[in-house]
Amino acid sequence: MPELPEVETTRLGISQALVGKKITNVIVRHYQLRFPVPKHLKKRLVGQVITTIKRRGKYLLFVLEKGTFIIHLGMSGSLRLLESKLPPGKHDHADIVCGEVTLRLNDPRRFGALLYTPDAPENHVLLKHLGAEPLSQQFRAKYLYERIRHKKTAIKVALMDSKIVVGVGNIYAAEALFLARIHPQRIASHLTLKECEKLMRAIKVVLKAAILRGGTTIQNFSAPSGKPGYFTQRLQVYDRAHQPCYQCGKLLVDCRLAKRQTVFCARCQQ
DNA sequence: AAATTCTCCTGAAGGC
DNA sequence: TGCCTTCAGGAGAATT
Repeated sequence: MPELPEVETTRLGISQALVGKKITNVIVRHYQLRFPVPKHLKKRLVGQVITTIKRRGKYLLFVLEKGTFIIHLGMSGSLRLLESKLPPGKHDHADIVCGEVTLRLNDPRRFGALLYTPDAPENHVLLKHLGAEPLSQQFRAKYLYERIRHKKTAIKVALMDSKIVVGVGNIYAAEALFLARIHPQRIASHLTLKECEKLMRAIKVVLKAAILRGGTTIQNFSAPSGKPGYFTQRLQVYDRAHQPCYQCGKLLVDCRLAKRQTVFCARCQQ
């Protein structure tokens, strides 16, 4: 399931091959994704050179000479570069052909999206109200504190609200809260500035670590070099309900927050 | 206005 | 073995 690290890894992986290339064909096999694929997508894209590929939250932004092609991978989407012709398989919903190279979207659950905007992407209705990029300078303790100080929801729910901070899904919200030793059910507005500082740092650490690992999610990620005690050796809590906490040994517990499974250590997280 | 629930979809897992 | 049910999840839309 692509979260921000997976999307960033994808971006890095495809940029080299695609930036500067001209889109020569667009094949859409399934128009019914999260949002209907624009009928005129092909017409908008073909003939245009990909100037650069950026990311905003979990959106991939293909900046063209005119307008921007937007891809969201939903939760089961993936992009693959094909160097030669290959017959489409199941769930291969679209191809973006750039001469010899083809970018192919596979998305079994079809929660992804293919969009085009003629305007600046930051003005697009889906991007306009997004909160801070977690790895940016803008995302600092004061920002987080100000944005949640009136929130009555659980801190984990607030973290997953893209109007506050983008790219933090269920996995990394749980991991960051564990690293910051903050209980996921704490009321967001009750966090102190100091706790926001810890949480902000923890979010950056878990996301950066995952990007370094190439965006692995479910698999363990082995520790690269890093600040001692900060780099997680593997996912500490996500999907580990009823297993022992790696830090203290107590069995991890889980609850539902906004219908999402939330695993945490009742001893380590207060 | 903010908080909560619903919704899209398929595949995996569990129950019998 | 096989069928049925449940669940997972990103995030906008709908509802409370």
